[in-house]
Amino acid sequence: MPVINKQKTTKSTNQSRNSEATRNQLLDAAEAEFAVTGLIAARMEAIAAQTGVTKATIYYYFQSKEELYQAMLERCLVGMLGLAEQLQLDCLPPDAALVKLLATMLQCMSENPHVGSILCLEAVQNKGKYYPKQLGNILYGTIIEILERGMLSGAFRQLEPRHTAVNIVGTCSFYFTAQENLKYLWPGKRLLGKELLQSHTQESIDLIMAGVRN
Amino acid sequence: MPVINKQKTTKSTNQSRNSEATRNQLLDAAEAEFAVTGLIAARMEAIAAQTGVTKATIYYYFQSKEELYQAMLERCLVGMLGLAEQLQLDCLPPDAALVKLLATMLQCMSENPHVGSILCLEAVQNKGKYYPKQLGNILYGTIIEILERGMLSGAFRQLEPRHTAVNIVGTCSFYFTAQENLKYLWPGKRLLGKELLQSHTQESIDLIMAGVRN
DNA sequence: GTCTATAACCTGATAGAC
DNA sequence: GTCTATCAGGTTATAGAC
Repeated sequence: MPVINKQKTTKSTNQSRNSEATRNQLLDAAEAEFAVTGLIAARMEAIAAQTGVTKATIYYYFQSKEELYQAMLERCLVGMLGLAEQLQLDCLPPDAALVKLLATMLQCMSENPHVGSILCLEAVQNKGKYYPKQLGNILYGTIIEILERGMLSGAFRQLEPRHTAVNIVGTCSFYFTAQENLKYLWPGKRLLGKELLQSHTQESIDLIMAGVRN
Repeated sequence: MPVINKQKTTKSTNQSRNSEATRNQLLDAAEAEFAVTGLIAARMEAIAAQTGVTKATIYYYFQSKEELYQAMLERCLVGMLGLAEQLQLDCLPPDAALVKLLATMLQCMSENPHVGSILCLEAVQNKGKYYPKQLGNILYGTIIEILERGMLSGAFRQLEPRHTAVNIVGTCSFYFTAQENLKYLWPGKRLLGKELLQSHTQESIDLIMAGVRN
């Protein structure tokens, strides 16, 4: 069992070229690749090349393409979820809570445009097979809670919370997921540039808030 | 040149197994396949099998996988565009025009859920390379016109028409594109069933109309 | 028009050297 | 840990029979 020898605590540094870093770089490259192609069409060769290693190295860290995909998906969504908890939305009145959540979701999508594509591809290609429903329930649950609080307090009109939550997430993600089809609407401008991003954020929040308020 | 012999006009019927029908069946099967996998990951074998022919037959009708994809995409979007013109939205006041357009888009998406996935995959995978921008401009142009008319007449509040148009299309497509990720929100119910579809349509129209009205 | 057979290539995954 | 080399299987596309 020479494996034990490799993990001696006395020399935790210098495991050749740093195991943890390589693993993360592989997940970064996998995220970029899977976000464009989806699981089936992704090429292990491309992920390896972008990381600067060979295919065989990937299989040292992950058992299969499928496992790499699942690890990437989990890391990607766990980050998203940290948001909802950090925001402390329960302490805010429903109106302010929804504005804050919308702003955060839009910022999150703009900082990591992969996330929208990955979820979209997961739904379309894999029929949600690898989608962690628990994570989805937390995201939508947060929105639904705010909407129900708002209806009770009279701040929001009477609406069906689940359908409205879906429409809210849709509004927050479409601009980023479909950006390559939308770029013709703003010739010469960058959809993720400061100017367009700022006005899109404002317009989206205004539309949703006007849509739910009483 | 025995080819000429095969095309004699005296017997225009019975070209073995009807050329036009096979072509359309191939486009149907291609639509179903491309809508799930996208261009790269689609398998010609699968399209052939679903049509009941062999791969070689596809290459008799289409020069390449890419050409089949483009033909599928065009047929798919031209159908969408026929809608906007048939609706005669210019004759209606902006409020009624937008409601009618929303209802039509949502119905179109529910009758052919492929359309949302195909456009999404085209954006994400191919970066809009094959997306006919002309068609996109017409769809978004129609919405933008209604919004501008509404702002002038005072029916709608002051908003940025392009961003709002994008958000409207996003709202109309997300439920259908991401349905496989959303199904956990309604356990035991079919997202495309009559009940959920009807309430989703109503809620979406209400949200958007409340969002744009003055 | 549609088939069978095959060419030429690409991809996931493994074995074994270093 | 990372590499080279390789296998087995699958893919697009074409050639030629019927």
